[in-house]
Amino acid sequence: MSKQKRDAEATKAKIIENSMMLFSKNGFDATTVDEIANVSDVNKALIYYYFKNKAGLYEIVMNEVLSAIYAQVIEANKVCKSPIDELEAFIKTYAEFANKQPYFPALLLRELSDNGAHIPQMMFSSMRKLFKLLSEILKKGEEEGVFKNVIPMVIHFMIIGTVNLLVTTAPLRKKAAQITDEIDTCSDCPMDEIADYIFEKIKLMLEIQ
Amino acid sequence: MSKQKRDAEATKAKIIENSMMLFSKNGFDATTVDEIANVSDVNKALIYYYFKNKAGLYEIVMNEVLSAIYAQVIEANKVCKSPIDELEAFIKTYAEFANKQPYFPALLLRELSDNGAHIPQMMFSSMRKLFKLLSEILKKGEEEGVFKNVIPMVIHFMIIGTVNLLVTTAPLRKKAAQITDEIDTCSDCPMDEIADYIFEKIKLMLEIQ
Amino acid sequence: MSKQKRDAEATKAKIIENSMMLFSKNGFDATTVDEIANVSDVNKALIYYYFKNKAGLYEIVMNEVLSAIYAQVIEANKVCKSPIDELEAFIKTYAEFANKQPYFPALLLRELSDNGAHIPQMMFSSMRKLFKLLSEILKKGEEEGVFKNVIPMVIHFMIIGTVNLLVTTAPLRKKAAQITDEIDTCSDCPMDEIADYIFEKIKLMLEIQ
Amino acid sequence: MSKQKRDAEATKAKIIENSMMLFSKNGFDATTVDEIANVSDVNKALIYYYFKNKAGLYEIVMNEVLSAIYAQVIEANKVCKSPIDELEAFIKTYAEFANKQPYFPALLLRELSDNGAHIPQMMFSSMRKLFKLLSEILKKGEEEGVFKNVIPMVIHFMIIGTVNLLVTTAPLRKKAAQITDEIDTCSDCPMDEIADYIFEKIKLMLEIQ
DNA sequence: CATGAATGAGAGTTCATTCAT
DNA sequence: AATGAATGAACTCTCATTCAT
Repeated sequence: MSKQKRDAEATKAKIIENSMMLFSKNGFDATTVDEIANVSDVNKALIYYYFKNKAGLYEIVMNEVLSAIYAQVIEANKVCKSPIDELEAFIKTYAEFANKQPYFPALLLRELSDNGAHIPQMMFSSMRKLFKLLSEILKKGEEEGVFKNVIPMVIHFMIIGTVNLLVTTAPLRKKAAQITDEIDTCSDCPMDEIADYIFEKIKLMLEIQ
Repeated sequence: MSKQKRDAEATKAKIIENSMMLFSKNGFDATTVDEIANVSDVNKALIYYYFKNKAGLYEIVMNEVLSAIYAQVIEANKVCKSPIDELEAFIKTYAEFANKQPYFPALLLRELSDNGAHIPQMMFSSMRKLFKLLSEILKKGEEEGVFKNVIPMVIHFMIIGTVNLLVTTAPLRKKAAQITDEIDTCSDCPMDEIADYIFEKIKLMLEIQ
Repeated sequence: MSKQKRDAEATKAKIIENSMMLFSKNGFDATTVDEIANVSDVNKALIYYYFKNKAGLYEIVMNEVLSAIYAQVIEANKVCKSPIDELEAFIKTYAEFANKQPYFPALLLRELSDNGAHIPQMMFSSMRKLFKLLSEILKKGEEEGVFKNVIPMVIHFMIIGTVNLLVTTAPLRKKAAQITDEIDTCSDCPMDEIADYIFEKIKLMLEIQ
Repeated sequence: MSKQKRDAEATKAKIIENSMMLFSKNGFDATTVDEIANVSDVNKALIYYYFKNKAGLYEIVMNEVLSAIYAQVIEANKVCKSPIDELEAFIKTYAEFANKQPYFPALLLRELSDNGAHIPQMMFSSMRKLFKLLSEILKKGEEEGVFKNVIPMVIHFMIIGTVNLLVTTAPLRKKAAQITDEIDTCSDCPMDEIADYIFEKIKLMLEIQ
């Protein structure tokens, strides 16, 4: 009945959450299990008690986060009535998620840069599901004559890449803005406006009249 | 004497080149000085003799590569006559470079995900120069009334992000294509055609009639 | 209540049996309490509930096994009529036991190699009782003029050492035989024939006409 | 020119020697690399610089010791004129070696008990060479009609087993003698006399008139 | 009687870095 | 200019053991 201690699920969740934060901030290699243990206020061995090893923990973390974003995007997709609606929902939901879980974009970029060194099979499931959804939206739009000249893979990376870079570089850009205002690094734009802008641009790109 | 200097320079260059390859392939943390020494066929201590330390070597490598791309883009820019020309040259030169030095995009993405953990001041010089160039192209275009509704930072990340992701994920996408052809991951598109496509799309996006 | 006691005894016995197997197969250090718990299908903490600790469990295991062999040898000894008979029974019973509990010889050799690191007092009781029995057989034989020139300790080690080595090396010798038949490693001799042979040889050695 | 420091060969030899001592005294598992490093007065990492890992070091140690004994036995064998001479040399040289390198018998017994867990291929070379030599001696003797009814493997283990057990249990037996003199554990017999005794007994066993 | 949760201490291994020549 | 020898600090992971229920 004691609440905080000896609650396996809570402890596990705490470890996962802190891992997510640290992995995202520092990457897989630069995150130590000691660090995770300290931040999570548990003994290091407990991490190995619950998770196979560091890589296993990482995999679970990635799974968690990729599933979450997919679920959110799918949810938003349900209420849409047209491919254009769906595209808008896709972009804005993704951007919102990335912005709220600001470590996620870094994690994803890093993992993609690595050819999925740490979680090979992951890139072949959760991530692909997201791409598949966009592909279908675009295909449907093309069939309905509302989108033209679509290469889904490129459009997908255009959305994902832009959003992720904007999120991960946010602190960097803020710092740059303090030093000089020579160039506008968009350091104050709120994410929802940017998402709006991206959506408008992608629409133009898809030759919607 | 001049002989030795020549050799020293050659040795140094060899070390830098191999470092670039390894850092790009495996990231900063996962690359060991031992590895660099072995591949470069020099003694490990020599690396410390020539370079301050691992981070210093990394910085030089990044400098080298970022300077190279900037030089190449600037070079291509010189012969352009209009902002549209310049935009085309920017995109295609960048894409070509990224494609020829396929490790570079991974390096860059990783570094950006890191907030430039390993090379703070770098992100405030070479990289910004590239962005500044694009900004000016876009501003000029806007002034001439040929581009509309431009947020340079977003457009920049759209180009950079898309190209980089396409290059870094190339092996991943190839592997995926072998497993299933359910979705087209664009695994066979040559980079120059993709660059063309991106350029066309960006043009549409900038509302060029 | 008696039900539970039964179960408890059964569980304890199961733990001991599996420990014996594992300690013998892998030695004290290479056997983990987790392993014992898994194989025995009990919770690890239960082992600490029943036994003081790993060393305590080991001691009990050794006690059990050494008592068993001593009991068996003594039993066989009872029906003998002459020192020669007794010697034969000693050798054959020991060999039979070692062969049926093939992990025991490894355990014993290891423990002897260790100066009884894990069970000091054990080597000073059970094991010595066995030696004492042989000593008495040999002394009686000498007194009756049927054995000559006996140093019991050496004879004891000759029997024990030979049998134990033959048993523990059995798998090794089998493997060797598969690779080459250059030398005969006796890989197919049944233990009872070997025991016979050893007995005959020891007889000759003791100058029995 | 500086003698003690930075002399790779000396350092390596020191590590090997200390390892041999510790592995023999405590076995593979119970010996830590830290311990070896401390005793050898070197940094732990240096051990990994010279040897692949703990197992690799162990293998080299075993190789060293097995080669040494084989060399010594072969040397002694050269000057022998008859199978009986050869047998005597074999037993006495082996006993002498075991006695002078008192850790070796423990090492060997342990390794044999382990089925060569740590050095599989070793048991198939150095150790077999020794056995092969004895086999040939015995076969020759049998052909010349001087030995009768020989099973080399058993005779080999009789010699090896007895000598090894006598050496490894020496401290144990000494301690036992201090407590009680009820039974003679041969705690004061010098090894050369024991070797003599064993040789005499083995001769009888081989039915030499 | 029995268990899942949790820990502390330590083991093997790696690696950036420096020393001595 | 160049190298093999050597180190210290850290990291991943394991394991005997105990706690709380």
